[in-house]
Amino acid sequence: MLATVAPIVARSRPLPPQALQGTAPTGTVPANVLEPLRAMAVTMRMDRDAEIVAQGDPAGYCYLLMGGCARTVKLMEDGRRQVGEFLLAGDLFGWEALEEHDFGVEAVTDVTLLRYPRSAIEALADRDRDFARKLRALTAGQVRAGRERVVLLGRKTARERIASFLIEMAGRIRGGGTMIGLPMSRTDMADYLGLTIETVCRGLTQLRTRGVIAVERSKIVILDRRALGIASCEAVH
Amino acid sequence: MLATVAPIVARSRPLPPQALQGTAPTGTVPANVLEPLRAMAVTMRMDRDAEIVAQGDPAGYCYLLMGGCARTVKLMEDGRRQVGEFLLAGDLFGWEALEEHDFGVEAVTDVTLLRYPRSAIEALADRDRDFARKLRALTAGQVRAGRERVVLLGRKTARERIASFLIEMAGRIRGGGTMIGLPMSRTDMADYLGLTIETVCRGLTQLRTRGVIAVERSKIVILDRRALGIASCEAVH
DNA sequence: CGATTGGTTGACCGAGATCAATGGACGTGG
DNA sequence: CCACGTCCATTGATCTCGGTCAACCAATCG
Repeated sequence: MLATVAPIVARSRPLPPQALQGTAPTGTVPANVLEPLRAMAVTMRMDRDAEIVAQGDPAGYCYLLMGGCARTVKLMEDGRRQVGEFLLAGDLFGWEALEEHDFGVEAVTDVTLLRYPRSAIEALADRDRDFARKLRALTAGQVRAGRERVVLLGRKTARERIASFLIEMAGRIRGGGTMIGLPMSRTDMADYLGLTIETVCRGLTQLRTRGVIAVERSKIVILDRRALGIASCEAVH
Repeated sequence: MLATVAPIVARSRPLPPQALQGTAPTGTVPANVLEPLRAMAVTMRMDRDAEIVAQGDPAGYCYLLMGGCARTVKLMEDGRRQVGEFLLAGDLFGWEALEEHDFGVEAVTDVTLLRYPRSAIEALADRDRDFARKLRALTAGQVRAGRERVVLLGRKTARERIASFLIEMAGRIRGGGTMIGLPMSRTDMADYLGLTIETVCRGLTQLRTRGVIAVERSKIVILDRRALGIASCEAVH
């Protein structure tokens, strides 16, 4: 319900093009695919931990992340939490909703995003063949990513999940070399990987003591990419 | 590679319309959405346990299940197996592939399916607005189902997974009332739920001794739908 | 500087995996 | 028609990975 925070800034216009960089595999919008809808978009800036979409919100809009990081979350009534995915710049969320958003979206860092009416996306897909094609490619990628996550959560051990996560993030966070600045907390990582925070810590520690990575708070350096790949069961891919 | 079995029968034509019934949530093709492509389709009949698509096969075709049940599987090199989804009549597989199919597909029972060139699907989506719309709805459903699976595998207990599975199958297998004729083995169930076969057995036994279900080999009767919902954490939906 | 928050480590416990045996349904051949 | 073998489901015994509970530490913030 966009309650506490959520200052909607203004109709969009400029915004530097490099804001669309970053990420890769998930639901990344190739370039300025949504450019034709710029006029329909509302730019939003949200503070860290703000709720962008509440689980169960009527699904009138979808969201394109321009900068920062967000998480999609499902909360079970007994408090168990599952992070569905992390959204980075260029990622689109919510166009596939039915009546309501089945996951909430929360800002992991301060974020900038564009909000589009879902109906506009659908209408554009109807009249713009090229856009429709890109949208199909986009969701096909989401389906594939979802399957990969099913394997991770269904069959991989805690260590393998953590190693896989680091590899995924190293690929998505463009920012030079082997250093990854993880935007999310250990709790978020744990809820993404179906683990507890303690297990995530221990897994990172183990990788560190084995010389595979260096850890300093949220900065992680991959020292031995090959070993990390082995630890993640990379051959599965 | 369609190696051992896989007798491709003939160009398609008739086939009773009720063959398209069944299932509901996943990637079900609403009705005869692919009807315009009938001429491009090849009908295949495969025996139980035949490999329809091998993991890693070049992704030239996609498949519409007409009858029977199939499973999508990912095999890790150390033998761990994950079933991605069960396909029932009306379910479409493979149009979202990239270069290769990242999951294999195997027949759970004897199956009948139609094979379409992926390029034909793409071309039809390009020229037929209505089909494109249905294809989007279809994949949106797949994305949502994938997320539900992530919650199941990431946060639910063994008992909850099993109860959720029974509810899912009760909804998908149209066949009158509360009796479910599960087409798949306990092993398949376990690999779908990220469990072992023993845990699946014990979970079913527990539900049985509590009077929630009756079990007789692959026939399962839901005696107390409400209790089953509670056991599955249904409120999450 | 305390106080709060998030990360790390240790001790212990339990859900589910592993190992092993048994049972029941079905198919084949005598 | 029955004996036997195979396959699969079920149940029991034990082990282990990861969860739980708890303490501690380091960074950030008033």
